[in-house]
Amino acid sequence: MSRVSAVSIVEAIASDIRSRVFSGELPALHALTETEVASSYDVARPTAKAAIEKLVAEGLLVRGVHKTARVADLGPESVRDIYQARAYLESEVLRRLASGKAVPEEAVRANNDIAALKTGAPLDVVEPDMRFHTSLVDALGNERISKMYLSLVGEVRLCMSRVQSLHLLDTNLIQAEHQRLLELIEAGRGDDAAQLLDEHLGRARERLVAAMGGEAGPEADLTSKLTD
Amino acid sequence: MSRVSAVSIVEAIASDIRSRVFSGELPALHALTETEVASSYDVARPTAKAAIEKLVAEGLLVRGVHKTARVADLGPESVRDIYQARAYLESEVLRRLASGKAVPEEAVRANNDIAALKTGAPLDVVEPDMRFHTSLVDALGNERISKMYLSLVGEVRLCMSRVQSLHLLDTNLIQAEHQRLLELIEAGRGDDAAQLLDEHLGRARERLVAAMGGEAGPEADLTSKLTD
DNA sequence: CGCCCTTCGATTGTCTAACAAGTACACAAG
DNA sequence: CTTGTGTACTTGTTAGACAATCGAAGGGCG
Repeated sequence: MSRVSAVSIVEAIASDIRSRVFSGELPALHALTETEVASSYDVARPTAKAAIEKLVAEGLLVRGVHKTARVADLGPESVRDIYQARAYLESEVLRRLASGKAVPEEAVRANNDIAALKTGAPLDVVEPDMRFHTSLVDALGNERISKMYLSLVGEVRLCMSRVQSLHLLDTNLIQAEHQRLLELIEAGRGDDAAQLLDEHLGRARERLVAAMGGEAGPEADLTSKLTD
Repeated sequence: MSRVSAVSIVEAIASDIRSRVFSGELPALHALTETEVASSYDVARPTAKAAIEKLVAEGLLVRGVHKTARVADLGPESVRDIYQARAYLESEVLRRLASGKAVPEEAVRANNDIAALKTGAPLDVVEPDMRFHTSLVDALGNERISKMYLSLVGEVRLCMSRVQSLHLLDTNLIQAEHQRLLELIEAGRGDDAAQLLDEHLGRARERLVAAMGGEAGPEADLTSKLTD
């Protein structure tokens, strides 16, 4: 019986389940029955139902009609879809930022944090990395775009919770590419920044796909994939 | 007592309320209490509650804690946010389509439909216009991007329901700019297409803002009149 | 006379209990 | 081995109820 209380019981339960999914405590395809959730949090079934439906709307859980909700099982095609969507959004963000030569301070800070951590724990890079990308998007100041990106970030974290060995990318390489992106923004070279980001995300995407057991797609060839 | 039955009662009620909001039958700030919805559709209150919460999640309704749900009142800043988000998304879409010189057939059809309607009813242009833009986004084949755009379209339609006199837009002008966009895609000139779209949406945005009582920005009359 | 405080109605958040309907799995029959 | 059936589990929906909270109306006091 976990105790949670915040602004709303439903939100508190949803938040707790969300973190348990991200931490990997609830593996993919794990079933989440309404009565089970209700009893484990000591609430009524409708409350548990609301929390589950909230997470289903976020994409963390999936369920069909009259079927138990399960932790989403994101296959390689989903990973590609998510990272492609990220690329679409962030490419345009970089162009707009570059056209104003606006380098977000928070992004600089986040990348410095990446450079600072010399620990071998591969998981520690995820948080500042996400903060870097999120701060770029937020710098646009568009409420809806930020919200959209937030939902993508949630799914990205869900992907990563499935891969224990996150030694997919070298920390130094990540930090260097981020630095380059910031420089391109400052130089007003939006097109180059967008292209670099495409490679940056494309590489991460295919590494992640491979780590998840999916057939490692033909590495990049970013120009031919747009209608596919 | 309206009769609705489809796949899910909640979804059916939400869908009906949605269309009533779009049609303007439910004006901005109109209150929608749970009991009121429940009795009008002859369902239990939790069912009505679920439908309302679904629409709140979509952004069509707004409500604070312990406050009755109301039809969203989108002010000028919200309209700008929405149209800016559209511009960000669609700009990148156009670039990607142009890089593959892929002109979606459905977009061509939709634009032909705009050209075909010579009726004076200004409302008739909304549907094919939305279909034009949506088909461009859908042509990317990215599930999440399409879903994001769909939610934006919903809010755009909500904006339009607030403006009775949709005579802001000249049908011929819209059709001509759409045609030009398609030509630029076919020519592979992504940057030019993105820029034209920015102007296209920017003017529409400021015209809509002005029609809603806000103060139009400088983009309102760059060349000639049109609204999207 | 006007302002602050209290009170009250209305509305939402949540609970308990229950029934109906659908799915999934096992088990038996052909 | 396939097919059909049946039972248990789960979800969809309803009803009624109580507590918490918000908004507004009304009374007390400066």
